[in-house]
Amino acid sequence: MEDEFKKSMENAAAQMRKGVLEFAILLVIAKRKIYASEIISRLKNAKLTVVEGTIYPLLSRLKNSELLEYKWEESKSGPPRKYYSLTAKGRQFLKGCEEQWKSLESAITNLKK
Amino acid sequence: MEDEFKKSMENAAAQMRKGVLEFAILLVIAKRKIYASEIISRLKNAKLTVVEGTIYPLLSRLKNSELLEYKWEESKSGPPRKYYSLTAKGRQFLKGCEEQWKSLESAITNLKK
DNA sequence: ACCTACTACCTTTTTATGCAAGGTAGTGGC
DNA sequence: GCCACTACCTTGCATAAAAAGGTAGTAGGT
Repeated sequence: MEDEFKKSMENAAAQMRKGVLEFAILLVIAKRKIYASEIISRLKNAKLTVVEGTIYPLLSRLKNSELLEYKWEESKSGPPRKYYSLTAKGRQFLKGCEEQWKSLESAITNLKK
Repeated sequence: MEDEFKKSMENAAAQMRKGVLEFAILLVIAKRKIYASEIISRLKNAKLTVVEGTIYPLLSRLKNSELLEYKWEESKSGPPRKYYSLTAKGRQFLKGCEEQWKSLESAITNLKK
């Protein structure tokens, strides 16, 4: 199994992850208010690696679209944190994502048979 | 439901589709040899819209990575067609994609609960 | 009081790639 | 000989993920 193959494989995997990144982040935030670094480790646990350079611009985008809002909160140990939560619009958006996800799952299922 | 919201929603949907595009194309080709225009309509039926400007470069890339090969065949009505099929490497790659897909599905399931 | 370590935030630059639009060419019907 | 149709392919633009580097608040040790 040469290098090129592994590279392509890793790339394809990355592509798939990218596609659901936004959805995944919204899912995490939907459960409870949470700050960026925490989201990163939460997603890492779920085998969805995200790095800082990806998540900060993405959170800003979502906030600008008014899907998210945040509140600064102090930490017992370290600098203050931006806790994100969904707006009403965000919850609606998340619903849309869930539908899209279902539709994608069934599309793939159909293509297999 | 303003315009911006719809735009974001459509964008998120597009992102998800993108992520599985390569996988979907390989799935289609795996079933039988097929040519580009046919792939497009097959995917359209499965609610995965792809356009020419997307698929041709992608097929070339896959071919350069030796995951695909093709054979010219004449058509009864119209110009000749490039029929694509998977190489051995391509079949292996597809297996990898299927695993990745499963892992993504379970990641999302986990994030929900 | 200062240095180091740690956490958390954010920005800049590069690179990949999907898509819109436009272009070429073979076939067949009128 | 022209038009319509199918099929191939390329160019240029816009988006967005990721790598790398930067700022700043807190805490603990000496």
